[in-house]
Amino acid sequence: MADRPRSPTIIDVARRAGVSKSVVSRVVSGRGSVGEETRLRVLDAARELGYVVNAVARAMVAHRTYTVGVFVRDAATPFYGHLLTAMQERAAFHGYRVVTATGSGRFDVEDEHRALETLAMLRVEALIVCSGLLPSERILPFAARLPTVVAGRPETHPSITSVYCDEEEGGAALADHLVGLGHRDVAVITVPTSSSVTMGPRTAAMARRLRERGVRVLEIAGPHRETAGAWVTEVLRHPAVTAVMAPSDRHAAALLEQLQLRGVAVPGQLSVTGYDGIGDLASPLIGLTCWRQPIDLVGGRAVDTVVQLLDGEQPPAHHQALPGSLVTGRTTAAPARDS
Amino acid sequence: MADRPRSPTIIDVARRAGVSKSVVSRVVSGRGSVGEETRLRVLDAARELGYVVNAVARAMVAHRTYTVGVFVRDAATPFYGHLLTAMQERAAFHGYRVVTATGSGRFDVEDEHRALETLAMLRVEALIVCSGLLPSERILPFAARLPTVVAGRPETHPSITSVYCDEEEGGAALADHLVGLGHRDVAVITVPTSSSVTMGPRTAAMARRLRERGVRVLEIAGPHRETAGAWVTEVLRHPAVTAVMAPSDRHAAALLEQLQLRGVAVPGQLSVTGYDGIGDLASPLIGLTCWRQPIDLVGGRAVDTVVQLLDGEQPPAHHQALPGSLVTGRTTAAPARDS
DNA sequence: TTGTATGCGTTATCAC
DNA sequence: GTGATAACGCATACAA
Repeated sequence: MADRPRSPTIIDVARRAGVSKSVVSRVVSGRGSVGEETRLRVLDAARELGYVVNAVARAMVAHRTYTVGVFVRDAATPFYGHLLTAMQERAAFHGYRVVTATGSGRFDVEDEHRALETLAMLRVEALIVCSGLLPSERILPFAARLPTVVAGRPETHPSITSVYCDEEEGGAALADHLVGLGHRDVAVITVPTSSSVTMGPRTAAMARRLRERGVRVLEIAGPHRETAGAWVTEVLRHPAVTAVMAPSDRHAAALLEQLQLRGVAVPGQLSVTGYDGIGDLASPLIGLTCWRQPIDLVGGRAVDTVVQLLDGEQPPAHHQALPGSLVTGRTTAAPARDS
Repeated sequence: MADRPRSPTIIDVARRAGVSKSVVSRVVSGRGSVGEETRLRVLDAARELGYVVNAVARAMVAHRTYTVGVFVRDAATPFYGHLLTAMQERAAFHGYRVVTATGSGRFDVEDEHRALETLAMLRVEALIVCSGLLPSERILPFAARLPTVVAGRPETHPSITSVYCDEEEGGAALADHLVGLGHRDVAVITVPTSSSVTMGPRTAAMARRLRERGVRVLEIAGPHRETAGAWVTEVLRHPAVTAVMAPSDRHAAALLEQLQLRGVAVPGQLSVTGYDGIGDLASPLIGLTCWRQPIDLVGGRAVDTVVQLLDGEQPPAHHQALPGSLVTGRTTAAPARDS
């Protein structure tokens, strides 16, 4: 790094104001008492020098950083982007800063683990983990040393605290919706829990509920949205299928795109459901039928919980499952009679 | 805060390994030489104690934090969310961390200013500002003390460095596209530059170019997407209008939604253009005609530039305008003959 | 190769 | 109300 002038310290300010550094410290931190006259002189000196408190040095002695570390998988995903915003806002309310870390774009477990270590190095006071990828075992060692909350994914490990939206409930509700419309043959795009602890359980719940209600289920493995073309091919090979359930809104969008390409009418020939209800895909323009997660609530509650943990209080529950809601759009309808 | 056990320090590790703290310091920082045997003993002790380097204390003496402060207006917006991801990734490449700050959801200038001060307190080594709201004058005092780059918005103040996508070019290109299709009466949803330094100039450029090419322009003030209903009412009052240009993809989506509600065919009766080409709205599913900003490039280049500044190098240019591209979708077509 | 001593900017605890 | 001084955890120059 190029040499650059060091920022002024309280000592510089003290010299300029003709007082001791203790006085400056009291003035800028607002603790202790100082004469009104000297206070103004110090403030003037500070302003003239462009003094800004050094949070690093302050943290050094205070043993506090007033910082919560948030790990999000990818801020570019609407789900995590919204979560991040909700948390940042709520943390500010509690007087905490948020520092965010992400894996460096590779999305593997090692990478994400490193990101958590970075947060620990920065001496964040608590951790909020938002990633459907990282398994509980990798979170445990951090949770042992730092108040930790897992947000936005079902996490039932007994020694981890979590806030999420019940995936079983959502998957089942969407399945019920289709059954109620009269669908008897439904395809589900499934994701293994090993690649996503959110989409895995929710698609499993969809399939399970459908079967419970006597519906024939065609399971199609679809971890990646890029393979939507193949899903459609598979679905069309089974003419009895009248509806397709996607693991997320973005998966549903990819699906709709492919169906549009092949001239399959939605919901005329095929009904489609999504999951999340967040961001631009949730707009009435598309009218996607989906399960909406209360993301602002999840983010806010996660921060509240982590703050309670910091204050030594017991959170209301170890695992808080927040209620979502069904959004009925225009991509689902009763199946056509001839199918 | 509840009392909690303090994390182990190099001194704890040193005691356990039976060496001095300097040795531990050398081992964990990788600088200086230590005997292989002692090195392993130290590493063992560190692992047993769960030691993690304290970046705060390290920054204290090193006068470096290896941290770049990024201010983004709102991570929930796809544009900023993508920008954030691109920057984080590129910063990691250069060996820097990113700490993000946002206003606490209020979106006023004072709030954003406070967020920048927070970053300064944290002693970030450089600043990247991404907000269409904050005026140059509020950035200047920070830029004077810290290497600063403004990203994602046109910023031509001589003492600020910036990376952005040329708004004039994009607005003009979209206008040309419509003119080329034969439109002679076009509505432009305009935004004042005072409320957005990106959407302001770009909509102005649209209107200007249209007029230059002899098109009649209907300007409709539309800062907020929520008022899309009123835009449509206004447009429909002018039957000659055959196309509407929106200040962003999200504005265009709101517009399309309203048009759909009123049964206006797109592009049959009315052509619509957007701006950004980022995120879910850019998908072929919607097929929005828009100008695409090279957001990954902007984010990456912003970080590169800030790192060059940190290294004392001169950046390639004070203001780097990156080229965007026209995305031709299905929301624009030649105007119907009867209009 | 290893240990000792010093200082980074701040707050807290004392004296004054 | 004000000032001197001791930490905080680490890196580093220097001595051993």
